[in-house]
Amino acid sequence: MADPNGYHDDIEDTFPDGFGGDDDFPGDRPSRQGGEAAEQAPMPAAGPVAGSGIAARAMAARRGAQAAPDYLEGMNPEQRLAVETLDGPVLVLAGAGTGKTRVLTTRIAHILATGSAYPSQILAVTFTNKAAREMKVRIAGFIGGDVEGMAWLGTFHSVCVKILRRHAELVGLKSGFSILDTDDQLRLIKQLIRAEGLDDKRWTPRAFANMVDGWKNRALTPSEVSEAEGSAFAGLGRKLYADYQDRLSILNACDFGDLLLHVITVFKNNPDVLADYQRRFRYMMVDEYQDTNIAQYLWLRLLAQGNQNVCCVGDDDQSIYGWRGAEVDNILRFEHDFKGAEVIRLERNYRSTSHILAAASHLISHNEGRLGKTLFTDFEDPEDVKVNVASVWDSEEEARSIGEEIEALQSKGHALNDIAILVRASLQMRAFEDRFVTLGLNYRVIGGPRFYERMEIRDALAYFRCVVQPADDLAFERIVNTPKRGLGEASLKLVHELARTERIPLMQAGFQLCQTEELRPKPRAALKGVLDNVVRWRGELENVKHTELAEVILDESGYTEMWRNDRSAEAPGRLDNLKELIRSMEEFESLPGFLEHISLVMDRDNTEDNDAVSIMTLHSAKGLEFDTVFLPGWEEGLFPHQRALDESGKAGLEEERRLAYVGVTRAKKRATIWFTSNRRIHGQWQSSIPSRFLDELPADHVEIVESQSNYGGYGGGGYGSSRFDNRDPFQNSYSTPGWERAKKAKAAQGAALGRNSNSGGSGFKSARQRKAGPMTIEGELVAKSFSESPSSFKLGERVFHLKFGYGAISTIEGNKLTIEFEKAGQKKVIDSFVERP
DNA sequence: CGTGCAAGCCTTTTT
DNA sequence: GGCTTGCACG
Repeated sequence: MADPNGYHDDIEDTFPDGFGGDDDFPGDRPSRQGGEAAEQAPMPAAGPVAGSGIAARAMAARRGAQAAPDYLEGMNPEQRLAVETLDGPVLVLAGAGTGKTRVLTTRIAHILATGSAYPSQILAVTFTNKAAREMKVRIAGFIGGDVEGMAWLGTFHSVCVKILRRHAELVGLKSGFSILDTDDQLRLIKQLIRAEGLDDKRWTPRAFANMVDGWKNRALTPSEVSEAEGSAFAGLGRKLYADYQDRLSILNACDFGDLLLHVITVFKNNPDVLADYQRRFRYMMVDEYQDTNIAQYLWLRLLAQGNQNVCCVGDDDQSIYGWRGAEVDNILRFEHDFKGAEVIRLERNYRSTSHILAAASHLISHNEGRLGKTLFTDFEDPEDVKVNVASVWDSEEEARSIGEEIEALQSKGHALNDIAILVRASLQMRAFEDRFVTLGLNYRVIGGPRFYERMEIRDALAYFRCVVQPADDLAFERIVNTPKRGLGEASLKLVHELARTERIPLMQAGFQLCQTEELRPKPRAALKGVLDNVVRWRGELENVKHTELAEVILDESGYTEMWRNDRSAEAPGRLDNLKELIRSMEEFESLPGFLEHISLVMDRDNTEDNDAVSIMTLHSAKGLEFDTVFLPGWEEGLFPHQRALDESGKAGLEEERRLAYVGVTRAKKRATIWFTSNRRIHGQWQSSIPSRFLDELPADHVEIVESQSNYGGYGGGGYGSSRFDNRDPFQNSYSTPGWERAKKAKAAQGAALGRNSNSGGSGFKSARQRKAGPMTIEGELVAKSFSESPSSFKLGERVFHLKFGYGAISTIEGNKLTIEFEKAGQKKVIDSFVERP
């Protein structure tokens, strides 16, 4: 960025538009003074020069002259190849736990150490902020703490914002454009849909947003959307898309998809701009390449067409974002589009025990269409722990049992930080949270309800946005009547109409309206009051420290007071959150800088470093590792998720399987998979069938265990070890083939432990043998959800319930019975919990 | 114009 | 089950 130091002149020729000093535009974090000196360090003589000459020779000379530098120490040959093959396209197929991040960061260190490029000439993109952060930390470890010079290390989106802020005018925006989050986006779309006279129930904003997202993921502008696709959405798809883009441009705003799309447009229409970036980025790296969508691929290809020094690292087996437009095919296309690409496979796993690795490998081998890697490890666990599979009665017991196991680990001296619970869907998290709260077990939810998505935070931010961005209509709409100022629909409609006919921002329209008699005196005064405030605050932007100004804004607007007067239970928490918001602003230079940050990083840095169990989704677990991993909820319909199966069929199933693979491979030493027989979904109890993925685990590396906890909750606990016999009356709820399979397997394993051995044979083995055909069989099973099968009980029938005793059925809804119990009174129960006396 | 209650839908995953 | 949304009422 600002390159005030010596080498600046050397590269001036290479970057004619003066990349060196023009970085101070609004919104770009201006806070990097003094980070430049380090950039010079590796380059005592001339700066890097385009082409292969001097730098390459210098590099070769240096490499030949001395032994391998420390940072290459301990790398295996493949890793080393991936690090040292700097020139030309490189594709690194890196299996789980094979040191992918290490290769990437070491590669950057290598580029810097060999003087092949300055930090500012390296483009390194990741998908998540977390990954970017981690990379920065690790590079800092190599180059001595200063990564500020790595200006182009970040997520695709943050890199794009940086580029787009410079060239906004080339796509009809102004540099200070705002970035809409999903919430704003949906509200805007809703307005458009209604403006077309469509019913927003039938044609939901979300559906439209998804459709537009899909187009943007494929880098399609409204005019490029095909006739067929564009006529989706009541025939108005393409028109609405065009209207939407038009509105965004009036608002001087982008959505997430635009960040990439606009940059691609800039590159395509302005070869000179593209050429500058092609020269600037001497080396390009992409992490999690299997997750790139078409737009990202095009973006990368445009940039890489220059010097072809592009290195992509990915694992087709960990592609889990297909639903969001990721194209695994990008990996296959790589060799095709980048001729002469070096393909390097990393197959030595440094993370997991051989049992865990074998289980994961066997599972993923059920997928077709893989590039195919064979992971191996030398790591034999001295404790020889197999992957455990445990079954429990319901999700509450699941949480209880896992809680107990964690406490047991804790008492054996394991750190909670080394333990994670990885769920398929976030709705599973609550059970664990509830349980851990009662246990007093420290936990942290990663990717849970986001701080910046809380109502009070979004309101506060909307105030700030109004101050910073006079054209931010969506922010204005949000705060104009919050707290209540007596500005209702009727008054605001006038403002809207004026804004639309004049094509001016709402706030401007508001001012104009205040100067007329259009509004009655009361609302007019209220409106004028807000607007005057906003203008006054805007005037203070330059004079007052941003954190103070923020406080002033929340104070004078009456927003804090609103919550102080609120007697609800959440109010104090919300006030705390507002304080926290102000506090987190301190790290930033200015209000605009802060807003930029949070529009890209919707997550607060989780800096709490206390010991806690991590609870997160499988998706957000990618890239992480833990000693012990709990994988609850392996049931058909939940995992694999029904929706994935419905919407994407076999491809969806394979993606789910990859998700399972990701989950298992997060574990270093211990992995326990859980499934329940009953799960409550949307308040409905449903019987569940063990996931087909359980059958795809290799029997030799898996151990079926029984949960150590009681089956409390229903019968009051204490069934003891003979619980299976007790359940025989409920045979109907278990007699699904899915359960039989698991039960058989359990029996087979349990026999050795002296447990019930009612039926011999190994369910696991036979399941694997019919590998060719099980999909359809199980597919039917899934379809036959238990909630739909009517109860076999009849109205008025006398039944027995373990906990409530005898009673008569008064109503039947599906499998839900209302029973008038003789002693316990009226209760709603699931039919499988009662039996005929 | 604000409040209170019934209705419906759902979040699978993220920048 | 819980949350947001829509509608009816004061």
